Amino acid sequence: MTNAFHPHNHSQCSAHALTQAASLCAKQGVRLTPVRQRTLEILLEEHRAMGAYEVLDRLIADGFGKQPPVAYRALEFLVDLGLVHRINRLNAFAACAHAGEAHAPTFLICQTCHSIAEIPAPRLQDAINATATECGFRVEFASVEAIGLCPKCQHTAGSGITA
Amino acid sequence: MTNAFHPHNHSQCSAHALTQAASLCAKQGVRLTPVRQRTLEILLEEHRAMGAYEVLDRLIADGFGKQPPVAYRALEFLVDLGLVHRINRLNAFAACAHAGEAHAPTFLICQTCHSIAEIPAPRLQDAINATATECGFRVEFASVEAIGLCPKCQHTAGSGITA
DNA sequence: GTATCGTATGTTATATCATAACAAGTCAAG
DNA sequence: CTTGACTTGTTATGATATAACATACGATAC
Repeated sequence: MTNAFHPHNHSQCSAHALTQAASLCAKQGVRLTPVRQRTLEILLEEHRAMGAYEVLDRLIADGFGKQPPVAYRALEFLVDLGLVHRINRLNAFAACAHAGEAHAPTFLICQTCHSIAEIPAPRLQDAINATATECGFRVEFASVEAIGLCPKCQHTAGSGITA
Repeated sequence: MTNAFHPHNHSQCSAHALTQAASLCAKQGVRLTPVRQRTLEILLEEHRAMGAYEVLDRLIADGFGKQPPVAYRALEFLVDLGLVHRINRLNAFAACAHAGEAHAPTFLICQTCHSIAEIPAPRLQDAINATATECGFRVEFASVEAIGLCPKCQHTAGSGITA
C-alpha cells in the first residue's frame, strides 16, 4: 500500500492531482480559476494540513486578495468538489489524496511532524454504517481522524519536534 | 442496545454519570469542585453537544466567573478525565456516556436536532488500529464522527429543523 | 493555629478561526 | 455590446480559544 508516509515521486503525485482537479472541474462545469488552482497547488506541496490563514499568507504573497474570504472561498470550493478535505481536529485543510474516487476520508495525523496520510478504508466506513444502522441512525458522512506517530517520527521519538 | 437515541430514564442516566465522576475524581486524587461539577451537570442535561460559550453563559447564570477561561478550564479538566468529549466537527463538548470504561469515542451526530449518541464500537477502533498499523502508523487516539439523521428526525425528515 | 505551597478561580487582554454583506470585475450567451 | 451569473475583493464583525497575571482556597508541615 502506498500513502503519504511512504517515499514517492511527489511532483508526479501532485501533478496528477492537479490534472484530476482540472478534469473534474471540466466535467462538473465549474471553473478552476487561478486562486482556486493556486490554493490546491499550495496544499499539494506537502502531505500536511494547513490552516486557512497560512494558505491566505501564501496567496497574498502570490498577489491575490488580502482578506480571509479569499482563502476560505477557494478552500470551500475545493472541499465541495472533494479535492480538499477539512481536518476538524486541526481546523485545517489538506489536499485530497484520492480525488475523484468515491470515498469517505480516514486520516492519520502525526502529532509530531503534523503530516497527514489519507488512507482508503472502505471496510471502516462499512463498519461505521453497520454500527450506526443498529442504532437506527442514518449516516450521511463519517470521518475518522486518528492522532499518533507516523513511521518516521516513531524512530525519532523523544527527540522533540522533527518537522 | 441502549443509547441516547432511545428513550431512557434520563435523570437516572445523569445521576449515574455524576456518581461515576465523583468516584473517578476520588480515585485520581483530583477535586470535583463546584464549577467542574456544575459544568458536567449542564452537559448531562441533554444528549447534545454544547459550545464552550453556551456552557459559560450557564455558569455565569449560576454565579460563576464571567470569562471564557472559566468554562474552558472546567471543560478541559473533564475532557482530560474522560468525563466529557470534545466534538471537533462542532467545536463543542458532550458529556461522556460511558465514563470510566476504557473507550475511544464514536459519535453519531444528528444534523437536524443536534443530538449526539456516543456508541461503543470496539471493533471499529480495532479496524482503525489495524489499518493504521499496515501503514506503519501508531495510533494514540482515534475519533469517529458520523453526521446524519437520528431515528426521530428520519421520521420528520422534510419538515425542517425540529429542535 | 498558622506558614507554606500547590492548586483553583477570576480577570484583562489578545490570538486564532470563520463568515456576513456589499462593491467591483470577469466572462459567456443572447 | 448588454445582460446575468459568477468570481474576486473589501470592510466589518462574529465565534472560538488561550496567554498571563492576581487573588483565593485547601491541605500539610511545623
